[in-house]
Amino acid sequence: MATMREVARRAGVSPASVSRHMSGGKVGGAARIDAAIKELNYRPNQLARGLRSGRHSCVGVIVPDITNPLFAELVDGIESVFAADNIRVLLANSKEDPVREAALVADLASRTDGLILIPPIETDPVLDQRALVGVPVVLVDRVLNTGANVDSVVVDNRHGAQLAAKHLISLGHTEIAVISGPLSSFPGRERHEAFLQTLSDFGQPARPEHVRLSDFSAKGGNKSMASLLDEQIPPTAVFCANNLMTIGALRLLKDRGVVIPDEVSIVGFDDLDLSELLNPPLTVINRATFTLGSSAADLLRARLATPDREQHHLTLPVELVVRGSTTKPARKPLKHLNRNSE
Amino acid sequence: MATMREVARRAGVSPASVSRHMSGGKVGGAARIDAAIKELNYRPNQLARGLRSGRHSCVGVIVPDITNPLFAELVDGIESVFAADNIRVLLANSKEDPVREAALVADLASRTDGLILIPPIETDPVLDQRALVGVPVVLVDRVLNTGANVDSVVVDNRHGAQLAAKHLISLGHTEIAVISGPLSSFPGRERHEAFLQTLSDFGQPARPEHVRLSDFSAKGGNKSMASLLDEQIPPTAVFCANNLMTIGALRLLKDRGVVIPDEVSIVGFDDLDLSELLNPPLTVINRATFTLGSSAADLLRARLATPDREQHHLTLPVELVVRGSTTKPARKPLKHLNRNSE
DNA sequence: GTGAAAGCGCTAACAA
DNA sequence: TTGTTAGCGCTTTCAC
Repeated sequence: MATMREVARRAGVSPASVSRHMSGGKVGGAARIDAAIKELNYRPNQLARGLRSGRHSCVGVIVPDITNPLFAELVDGIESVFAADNIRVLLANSKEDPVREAALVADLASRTDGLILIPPIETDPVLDQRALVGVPVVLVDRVLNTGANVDSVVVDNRHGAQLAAKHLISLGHTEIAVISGPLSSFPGRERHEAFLQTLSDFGQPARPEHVRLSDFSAKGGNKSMASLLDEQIPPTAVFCANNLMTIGALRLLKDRGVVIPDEVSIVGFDDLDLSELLNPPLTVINRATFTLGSSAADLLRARLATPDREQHHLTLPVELVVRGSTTKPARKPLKHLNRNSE
Repeated sequence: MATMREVARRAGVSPASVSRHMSGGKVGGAARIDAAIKELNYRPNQLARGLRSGRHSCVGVIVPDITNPLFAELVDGIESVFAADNIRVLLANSKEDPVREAALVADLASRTDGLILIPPIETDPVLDQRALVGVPVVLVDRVLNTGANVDSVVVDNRHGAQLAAKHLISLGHTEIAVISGPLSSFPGRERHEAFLQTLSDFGQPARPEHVRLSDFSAKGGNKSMASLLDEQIPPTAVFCANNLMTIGALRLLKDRGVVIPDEVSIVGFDDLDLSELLNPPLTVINRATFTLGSSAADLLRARLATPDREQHHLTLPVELVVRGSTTKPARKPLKHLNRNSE
């Protein structure tokens, strides 16, 4: 790789002039410098440039699972914002492991100008440590009031759960179940509490045996749905608190030959990729995932520009998208669904 | 941020000792150094470290579309391999734009130790330029024999197309259509040619009006399928040469109320995320996408270790996964599908 | 406007 | 083993 010195010598100017020219300054031998750059195929060493200027021109993004389409879209939103500034995205995968995440945070903190974190499901203590001193952080799907340089973006989980509950109640369901995520996670807790609260508010508190605490995974959704169907009184409607659990639940229903929505109505939280191709298409609580990402990026960008600005916590709206997976309940609770007790 | 000097002073040793200690060397005051590191919350400046050692500890990955689950899984494979070496992944999105890709390549080339490129659909001249002199590159889904430091991984596109064709023929279809990707792309060309060739080899060359050249997009697949149905003799089976076009085609069939597989059999190339939840589940040519990514990463890793090793070009296998979207053709070509001519 | 010179934080020779 | 020294390639004062 050619260095700036070589370019300077070839163009008959000083390295300083080349540097000035490259950062948009006015210099004399501009044409000759450009020529030299081209001839030598010169590209500035970002390491040196960064070391000198104190900027990495790079932000870190840690997701729990790259292959979750939700996170992919989030990353898309983030990347799009920073691409405009010529700031790159360092993407890392915590694989839902808090320990791994902690290591990644530590590593990325010294390679980037700031971090956008989508925390894994289990609570991790990283952020409370001094690991992040001085590194701007934006949290997605989680809020944290400690640390002056930690902003956050979440969606209105409570409202989403409320919409789901109201929708099912308004259809006339009385046997409504919920497959919740872990209460240790912010979205898990919020959706769980708000859903149950809403049912109570409408005078239809959920039966304890219709409440499942799961883990936001497809497998978890699958098992939870199985055990719900095996209840004495199976639910006529189920709210699945995230996309993966919804997928798991749908798989189980398909395996058991349960007809949606005739036998069981389903509302998911977060849209599925091919949602509208499913049979029936899925009723979901939807959020603007790309916007969630771009908002996080905007927050980080703003803090990069103004490190000592006050904390910002954004809450983005959600909406109910009614499609084919919800309908009125059948006359009575469908006892026959309980295959095991036949 | 604390620097190594400060750590050294606090631990009562020289910076060199701290450096040695941090890279696993044996030193005396290890305990005191560790203590100082902790107290000062020291983290080495990767910029300085990289500048000095000449390594970025970072590879660049450019994908055409992050939100395509295929690429997400690919990135997962890549990230997993490099994570083991503590090498990070800089992810950029070319958004299918060759010009944008060229700019990204130039930028990433000066920020990373090597690049993994998934070229956009349209052919781009970037790689033939001197832009990449000295930067190791691994191409996915495309081969290029120029440039000694350019390796590649592809899947056996021809064999995949062949499997699809044979499958449909063996079911008894005689009116077989294909929605191909652009012939300017390697996978587009390979799949297209092999599919048509196989039909011919079995004495059933495709009708010209049953061949569509599209663009690997959902919209393209949608339009192509629409025009196929509008043909005088609509096909009884269609091969969609990639995942997005398959999605588009499925949408159209659903919109028009065409029953799969009774009225039209569908084979896709590359599995869809919720493929098995679709009704019917989709018959596809599948490849090990994660492995595709990890193989690309392995190639890059190997070249990073041995820059002057010879070029390697891998071809990974594909398989036919028969699910519910293909069956025997109805007695005759289904004229009634042609809604427009009714 | 231009060049000389210092130095960002680290690592790798070299000496001790 | 340890410390001293030089310098990776760039930007940015500072004089001119």
